[in-house]
Amino acid sequence: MSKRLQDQGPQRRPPKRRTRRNDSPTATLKDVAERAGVSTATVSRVLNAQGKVNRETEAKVSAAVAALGYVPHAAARALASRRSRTIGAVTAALDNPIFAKGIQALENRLEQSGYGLLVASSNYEPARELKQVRVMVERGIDAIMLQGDSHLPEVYALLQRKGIPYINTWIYDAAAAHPCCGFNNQLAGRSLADYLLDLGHRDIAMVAGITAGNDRALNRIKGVKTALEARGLTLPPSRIVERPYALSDGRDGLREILAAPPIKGRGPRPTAVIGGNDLLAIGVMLEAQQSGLSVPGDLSVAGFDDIELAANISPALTTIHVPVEEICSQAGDYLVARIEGRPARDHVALEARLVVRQSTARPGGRPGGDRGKQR
Amino acid sequence: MSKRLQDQGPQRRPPKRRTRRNDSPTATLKDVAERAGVSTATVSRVLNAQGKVNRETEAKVSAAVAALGYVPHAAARALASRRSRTIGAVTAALDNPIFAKGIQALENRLEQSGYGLLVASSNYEPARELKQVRVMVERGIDAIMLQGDSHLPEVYALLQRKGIPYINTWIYDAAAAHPCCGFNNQLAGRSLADYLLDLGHRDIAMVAGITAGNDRALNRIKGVKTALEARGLTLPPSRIVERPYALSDGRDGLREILAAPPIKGRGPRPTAVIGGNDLLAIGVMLEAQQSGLSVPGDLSVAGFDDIELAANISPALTTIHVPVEEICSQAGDYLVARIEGRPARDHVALEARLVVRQSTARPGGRPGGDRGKQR
DNA sequence: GCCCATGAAGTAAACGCTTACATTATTGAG
DNA sequence: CTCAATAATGTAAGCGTTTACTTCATGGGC
Repeated sequence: MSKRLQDQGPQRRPPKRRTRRNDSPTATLKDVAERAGVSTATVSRVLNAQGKVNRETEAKVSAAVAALGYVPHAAARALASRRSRTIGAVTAALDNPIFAKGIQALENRLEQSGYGLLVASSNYEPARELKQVRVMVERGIDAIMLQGDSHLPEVYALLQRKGIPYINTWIYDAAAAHPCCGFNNQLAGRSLADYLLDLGHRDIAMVAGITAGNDRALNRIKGVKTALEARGLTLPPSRIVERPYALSDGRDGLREILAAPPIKGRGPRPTAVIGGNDLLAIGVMLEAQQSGLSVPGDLSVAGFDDIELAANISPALTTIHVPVEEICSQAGDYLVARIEGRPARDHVALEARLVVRQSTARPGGRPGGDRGKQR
Repeated sequence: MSKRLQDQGPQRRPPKRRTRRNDSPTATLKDVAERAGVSTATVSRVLNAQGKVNRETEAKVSAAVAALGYVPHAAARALASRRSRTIGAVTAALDNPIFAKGIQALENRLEQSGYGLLVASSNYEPARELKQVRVMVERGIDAIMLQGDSHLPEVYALLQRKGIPYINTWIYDAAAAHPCCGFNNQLAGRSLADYLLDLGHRDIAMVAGITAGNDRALNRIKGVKTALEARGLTLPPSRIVERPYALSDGRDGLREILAAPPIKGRGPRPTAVIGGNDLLAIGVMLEAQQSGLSVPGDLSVAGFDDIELAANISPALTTIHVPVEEICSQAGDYLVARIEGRPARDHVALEARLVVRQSTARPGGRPGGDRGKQR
């Protein structure tokens, strides 16, 4: 018991309790234990509800906790238990409403299980994403949510070396080497293009998202191309531009497309434009309208995501509805399950379906049919 | 040195090193120290750049760190240093783009100083906010950003007892009892209403945000009322409705206002509607347009915030420009300074100014003048 | 040459909790 | 009544860092 005292090496300072940055003596587990007249182990047990403590003891402890206003120290807990009860999410951008909605959904899901959410945004830059992931790993996250599946190899290596559960969201590929939860972006692109082709469009343009390091943007384009090629058509370079994800980018993108020199054998401009996401599509639509083109009369416009604005703007935007909240909350399910050692499906497919609204019609202003709706 | 060994109480198990949930032997400071042939203190010193280590030693340590792929353990670090290098932010809602933008700005600011950002959303519910704050405090955040200044007393009490720096954002009041960074919402409301009054509007309605527990929404309304009363006008109950912050809420709000029984001495409907924020205002505008009213011909519409959409939609929305990014990044400055013991101004006023666009005009469809622009 | 300031590195005590193991009732079977 | 489970607590060893305090060189001033 006096182990420490009996060996007098170089004399030590008296164990002066260090204080927090201010001087408030934060109550510790030990204080609670003393006050309740039990050991720290017991207090810890009631706090962690292991159901191993008898009622009366538990009551005493709870009373002490309340009396002292005790708040457990997460870092200490994390250090001792090797779990931080914090999950990370690195998203491309927080200011795209669809991503914000997803983060919100994830946060809600995690809160239910008592996990905190650490966020960071990569701004679509792989190197920045790696850095963010690193920082999160240092912070001891128990698991992490990523977007898409094209990450730097270092990202995967780090996560695997540390044994940290992770999941790629917004995409689904049955054969993917990594856990994922989402939908098939290529198929979604294809079905949107097919719908426009079925309406009779033959000259379709695209204001896509930035594809560098962004598999989702890339696959949406691929899907559109595939659909066109299946009918012997193409998406020539002057009919596709890449832009970030803001409204102004969409406007700008359309301007560039309209300014391109005419293509032999085609009309002066495309009859339909697909936005890589709704923000881009709505930007395209606004630009078209403000430069005197009627939508869908002169130009059909469609997007991806189905943000709230899509259904409310006029004309309401035809788009691919993406179940973000489901994606993110299921990703949360997966991560929590993995952390807690429960089995979980690691390839989850969700449906992204076409929602036909008023921004698309047959080329030339003839009213569009209903076909293709919601498939 | 053999202190521990010489006292043989009940025999102890051999010190079997516990493993992480998986078995990867994560390198620790000690491993690095051994490999570099120095003490852990030295390693710690080079890692924390205290400039107290000689070049060669530092090089050896760095090499060892690299060789082992060493990643510091944040929880241990937090426990020992009493700082988590994590800051919390509880926002009303993440899915309002203006808030998402703010969080993004805060995150950027914090990243520069090496702090992580923990987020949570209160959904405008004070009780939920308290819970979120509690959880964050448990997680050991070093500081926290809040929105508005009407928080449950428990929130302030907890933060103060724990000595955790905090700041109220989105508001400014020179006499506030708590640190804040933002603008005067009441003045903003007043200047927007004054502008409409100057245009000649005498029957103004408002689709406000939910005011319960939300000082910002309340003060914006107050400002509008003050402006009206200064000219002997009023904002009768049937001319004001409260709604959350979605587009559909704005549409819904306008519908309710238009459905209200006529007011003696006034026209069949207001000539101008102020949205409590841009999302509401744009909802109002879309609803008006889709039900055949021209904006601003039949109805002027204005909002608050100046989200990206406001400038791009048509007609472009007259609104109060709120410098969110500045607010949040300055809030970040403040918190970081406080954490690091540096002095910081704790009442920061930023300017929210009126931006006149095309959604407002003189009542009766006469084109509005330029006056009042950007004051 | 002696002393002391200065710089560089080492020692080991916290930090506040969890948890493997030990200990001490309590209970039921035989 | 004895003994072995079983249940409820207690003990104390970590968990991986930081950091106050020490020790050990070095070198300059006198």
